[in-house]
Amino acid sequence: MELAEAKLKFIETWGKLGSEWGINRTMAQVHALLLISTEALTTEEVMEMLKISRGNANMNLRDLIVWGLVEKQHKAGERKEFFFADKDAWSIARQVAKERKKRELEPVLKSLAELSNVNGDEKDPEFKTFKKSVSDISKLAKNVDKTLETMLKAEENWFFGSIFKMFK
Amino acid sequence: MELAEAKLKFIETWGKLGSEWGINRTMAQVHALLLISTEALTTEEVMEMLKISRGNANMNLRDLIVWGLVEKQHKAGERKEFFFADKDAWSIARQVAKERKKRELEPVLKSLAELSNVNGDEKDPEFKTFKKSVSDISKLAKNVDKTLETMLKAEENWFFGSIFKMFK
DNA sequence: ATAAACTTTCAATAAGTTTTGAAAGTTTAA
DNA sequence: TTAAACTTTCAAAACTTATTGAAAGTTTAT
Repeated sequence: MELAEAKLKFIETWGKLGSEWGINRTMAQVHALLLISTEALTTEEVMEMLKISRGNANMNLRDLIVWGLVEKQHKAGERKEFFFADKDAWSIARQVAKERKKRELEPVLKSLAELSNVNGDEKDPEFKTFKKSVSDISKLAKNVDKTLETMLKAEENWFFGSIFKMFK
Repeated sequence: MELAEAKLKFIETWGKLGSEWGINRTMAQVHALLLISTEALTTEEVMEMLKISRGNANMNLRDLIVWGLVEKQHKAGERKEFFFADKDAWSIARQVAKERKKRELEPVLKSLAELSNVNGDEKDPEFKTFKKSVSDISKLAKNVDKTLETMLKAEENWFFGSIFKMFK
């Protein structure tokens, strides 16, 4: 496969993965484009390469900055803004984990905590089933949260190592 | 909070989490409803409790069965089908991981493998950046895959344990 | 102060996804 | 075999989310 074709396919693959995981397809594609660009790109270049409108390009670039995956760059003597993606896979994984933990996991933990304060008759099987489900899911969610917390703190990428062997 | 209110809130929370992670909101709500039901429910009961149509209830119940999260049950002397959810949090997590690994991670690994066979000039910086991005992401994805593989094989729930402490 | 270069916003529209409900299909009991 | 009980299908409609593009806003150079 030639480079130009491979680039298109990479952008497509990354976009598809994003949309399957609840991330805007175009945002993932813009990210992919920047990931494989040696140079920082302008809004204009992103628009042209992905065939998207100015508004769309601008909005997704801003979102990528909020997610901590892309940075603005200024070039000497240039009026335009340039956008550049962090290329380190481990750092990308951490940023995404951090953002989704904050946006999604934490609110769920909060709800589950409230739900475990439910009042009811301990002898009622409906009540017992409810409490058990909520408590089991809470435990799992808390452990996911703690693991992510540890992952976020780790400077080193244990995932590139062989920690998974420990699970036998 | 009273049981009835808590149940509604649980269904809502689970549905929201599902939709944020690319899972049909209603499917997640049907799952939540069955998770907190002591008894297996009929299509009719699901329709009524979630205020959804027959077609919608039927389709989401079937999908939950495909995902391995819900089973059909037959009751002696009853003509209707009853649906019952596996209540074990660890088993739910494993089923979801298994299904998404198969549907999403594996196709991405396949694409990445193809992309690493790209032809080009080793001296071209564009080519080098591309190869490095693809190769780094491949490594990460393979490790995620291996870790999931191990998780799926594990009968025991290492997540309920304290494995996360190992990451320091 | 002006105007050109550039970025951001947002209402309208398009695209994508989910839901409905009635009709078709299937199973069971008599 | 019939018909009632139940399940499945699927085209149309409703709903949700993403995209466009022109107008408004901002910055910079002169």
